[in-house]
Amino acid sequence: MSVVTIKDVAARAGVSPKTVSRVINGEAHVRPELRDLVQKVVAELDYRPNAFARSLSSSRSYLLGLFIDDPVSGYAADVQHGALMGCRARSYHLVVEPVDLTAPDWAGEVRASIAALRLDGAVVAPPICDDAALMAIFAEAGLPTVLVAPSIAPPTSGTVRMDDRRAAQEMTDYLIALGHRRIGFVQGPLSHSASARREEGFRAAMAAAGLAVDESCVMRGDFTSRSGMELGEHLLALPERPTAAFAANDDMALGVLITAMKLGIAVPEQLSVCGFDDAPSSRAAWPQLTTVRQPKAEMAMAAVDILVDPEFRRKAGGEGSQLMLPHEMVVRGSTGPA
Amino acid sequence: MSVVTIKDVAARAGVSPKTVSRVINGEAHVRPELRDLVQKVVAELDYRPNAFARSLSSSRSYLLGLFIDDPVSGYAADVQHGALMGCRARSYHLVVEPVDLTAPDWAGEVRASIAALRLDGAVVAPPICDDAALMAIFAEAGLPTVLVAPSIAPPTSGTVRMDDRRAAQEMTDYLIALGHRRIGFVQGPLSHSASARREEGFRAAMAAAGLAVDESCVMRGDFTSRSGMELGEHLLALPERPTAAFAANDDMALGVLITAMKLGIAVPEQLSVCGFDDAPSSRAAWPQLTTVRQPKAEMAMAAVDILVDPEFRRKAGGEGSQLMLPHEMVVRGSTGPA
DNA sequence: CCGGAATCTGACATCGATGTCAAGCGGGTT
DNA sequence: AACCCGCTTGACATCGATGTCAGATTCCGG
Repeated sequence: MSVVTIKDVAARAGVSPKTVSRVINGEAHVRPELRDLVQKVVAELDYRPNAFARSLSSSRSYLLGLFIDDPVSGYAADVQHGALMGCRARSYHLVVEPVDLTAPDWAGEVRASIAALRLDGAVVAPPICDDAALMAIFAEAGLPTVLVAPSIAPPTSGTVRMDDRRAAQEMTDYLIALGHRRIGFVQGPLSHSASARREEGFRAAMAAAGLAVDESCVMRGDFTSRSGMELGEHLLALPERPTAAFAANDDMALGVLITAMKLGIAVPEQLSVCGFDDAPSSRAAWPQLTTVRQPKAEMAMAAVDILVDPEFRRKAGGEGSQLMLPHEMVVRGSTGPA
Repeated sequence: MSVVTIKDVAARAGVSPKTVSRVINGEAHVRPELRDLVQKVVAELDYRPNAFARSLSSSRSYLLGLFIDDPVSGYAADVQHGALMGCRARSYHLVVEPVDLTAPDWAGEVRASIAALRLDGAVVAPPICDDAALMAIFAEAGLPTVLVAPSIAPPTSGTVRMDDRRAAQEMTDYLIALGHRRIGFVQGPLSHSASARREEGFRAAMAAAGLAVDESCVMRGDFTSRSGMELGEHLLALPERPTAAFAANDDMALGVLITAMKLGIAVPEQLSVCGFDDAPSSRAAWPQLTTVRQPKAEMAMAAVDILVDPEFRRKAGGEGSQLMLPHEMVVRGSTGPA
């Protein structure tokens, strides 16, 4: 028997296992001297409660699931990182479950995970947090769920988001303040509703400044840098070339940047470019991209808090907590005066 | 009681729980009719064994740990993806544990995870798979461990790697075949031993072709794109400019690419550039980077197989399995004839 | 037709924790 | 003095599966 059990601790401290359990879980009603004694013995023996036994008897698993579409994307990595930090801070563990909505039996696999692991909660990342069928599975299983940056907010789940609209508005205000009047906008795919909100913000800022949006300067991409490059070619070939381009995500902004470079258009002297997300690639480019930092890790961490910490949840607004986290403009080299 | 237990199944099938357990775990010595009957009932009731109860009594956790330094990097994401796929295929689950070797009590946290979760095995990603102290913790805990792409191979662990040296050699051969004679090489940091092997391969290929390596064309970077840019400036300012640059990773290659673009040097017409890793960014650039695909996901998946599947392990060479997986050259737009 | 081996099957203990509940104890009330 | 109450503490059952072991059944050769 190499592992230390609660009985060992109890025996050595001269108390019952139950008392040790009380100390471990920070329950009330233990005399301070006993508490200290037990804690000392726990430290001495380097005792670690067996999570399985604990889960079995308490029907809490101390496990959260992170449900994610494409665990390879940089976005997912940030979300996961935040969730991990949140779990660690609260002695929970994180089980990552990839969900491929195009796989034949994805629903069965999700159900299997939930049932086998008795998860205490689920953090769901975009874009699958917008899938109704998936949400139905969680609801049916009675699994507390928090969505990260969803486009819609089902009443059964908590959500943690940022204000895409306002962020885009701020970015546009910034471009206008730099003296730009003719600003191109590269939209994201229709399926991605946050990108629609970014466009709203752009248009709102333009309107507020009394500037007309030239619709020939607004084009739809698909979030890839390739689409940014192609649209950039159109944009920069326009008879009246815009002096700034705002893309709904960083990859597309990068595409525009590359095209500008190929065409010999100096950034930011002749063209300002900005993106959205603060993806890692926005820093690898030259000049580095001005963008909006999306608090991905922070959102995931808050999601964990909502799931795990009743008090936090109460503060955040009860069961269907709707939390909005602040974003941040990141001004780097790709934008300058008109 | 909404969840189905093994007793429910047993009752409905008219057998003992133990027999159900036998069927579930595919043990021998169950009459075929009974087996079929039980399986039918399991399907009907949609019974899922409780992983905790199972772990508690069998002292297997059906859980693997993925120990990783920086869960945000693209490299980590690929490794994780592979591990996840491997686990899924074998009905294991994956717990991701970030390890920050600079944190004050990282060792304690690792120990806590191992003890609490009773992990069945550990997959360790670079660069922390080269940390002796960490490996010692695993050894001490008796935890079967497989390292992904380590630079050294401790006898107590399995390893899954690729042949960095040979891959670099092939890439260099390719450049030589394109007619390049003067080739710059951007080394990785000293701490990263795989990068040393890449340099060996480069030199071996040059030597085999009877070409001298001009040491002024060999410089050391730190794997960031910024260092690639800076070294690129030196490289391209050389009196006798090389016609090709080979960087030990993609980010640095990207830096060289950007510098070339800034200096108005056409790629690949005037300069061929190639990297190593097939990082996501290698595709976002323009022209897209010629590189070596490192089978990151495959390595992780094989690591899981080694841990979980005794048969696979036997085939791969027993306890200290040393598996070498094939790489692949990815020729894209950044390389061309000299 | 018998003995022994091989094959099935289930009763029961067990894994390591927590939930329940009741008993012990001291202090304040009437 | 009797009583009630709240704080402490531990005995015991329990969570849901698997390990052990022994009893029951079948199979086979002699």
